[in-house]
Amino acid sequence: MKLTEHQLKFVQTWGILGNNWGINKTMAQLHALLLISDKPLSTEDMMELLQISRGNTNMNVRALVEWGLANKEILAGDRRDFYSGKKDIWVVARQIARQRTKRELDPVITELRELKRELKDNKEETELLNRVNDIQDFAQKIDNMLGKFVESDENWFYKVLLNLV
Amino acid sequence: MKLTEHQLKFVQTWGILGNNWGINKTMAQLHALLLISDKPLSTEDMMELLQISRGNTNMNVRALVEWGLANKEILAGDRRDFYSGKKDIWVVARQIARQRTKRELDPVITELRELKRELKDNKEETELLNRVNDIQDFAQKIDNMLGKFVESDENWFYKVLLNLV
DNA sequence: TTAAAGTTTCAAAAAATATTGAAATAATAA
DNA sequence: TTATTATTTCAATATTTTTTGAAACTTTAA
Repeated sequence: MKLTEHQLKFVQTWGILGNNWGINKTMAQLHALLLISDKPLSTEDMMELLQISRGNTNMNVRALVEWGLANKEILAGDRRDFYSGKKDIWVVARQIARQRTKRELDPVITELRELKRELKDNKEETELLNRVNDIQDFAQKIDNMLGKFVESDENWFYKVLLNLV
Repeated sequence: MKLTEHQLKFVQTWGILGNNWGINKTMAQLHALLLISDKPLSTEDMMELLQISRGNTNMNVRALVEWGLANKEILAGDRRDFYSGKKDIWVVARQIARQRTKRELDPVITELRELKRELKDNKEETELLNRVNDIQDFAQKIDNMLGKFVESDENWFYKVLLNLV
């Protein structure tokens, strides 16, 4: 099993993009692999194609499943686990938005809310309060927008996007 | 010069958020510091407040200026450089979107375009071509949307956002 | 059962990234 | 000028993150 020159290029490009956006290289490359494979892949397949260790493959492919970007598949008469990728790029984008919002944005919003509460009694630190208010307002809007995106079906968001661009 | 408990909390929270979104901890914390300071800060001030080295401070504060998130200021009668932060959170978000699009999204779009061109002559690798098409289409839309955001003044995007959420 | 095949875990090693600090460079007051 | 103060650079160091690989665990065919 071996990747064509073009497949390799795709996997690498996707790896770089993922890496820039908070997903580690292996996870992004595994995802790329599953995106362009027309059949589910075994751990062995993925190890061979990406030249990575078993542990690394296992950990990252399970992260993909946890993020909702891949599915575990059981093939009749085969005792290995196989994995397939979610192919619809809108579904993929929604899942990523969901995970990152939950993990990275929501905790910050909570912290800011708490900080604001603490600042309420305080007549000094005006600049801080102003900034916290601005950011809270902004973060809440982004969070709401991502929420809408996450809950939307493809067409809804697509339409809004088309109006935007 | 010393941060209050609340200011410290803000700086740390912003540091974590920035860190998750592709900005290193020092750069994000310096940014937080400039956001909540009502007067420009010198290198010395920032070193002391964040307990970091001169080199680190210099490199990261200059990165902030390069990203358009801070301004260098010359104060009459003082031979040190001072720095102030852009306070408007919409301006900040726009600048970050601009930089990251240019650095991270645009190169990927270029790569995909090239890959697609190479694949055109190729009747095999259908799955790959489909995926490249989907992603290209999606990435282009995101890129356009970010472009609109970057070029917009605050009110334009704000209004659209309000319609969205 | 039990042995073979597959999966998971995680401490140690490697790789990537960020930070320090001191020397080189630049800017300005005297 | 020249001395003083400030800024920049970057090799060395520290820290963080990722990856390996082998042992422990699980599943299933015989």
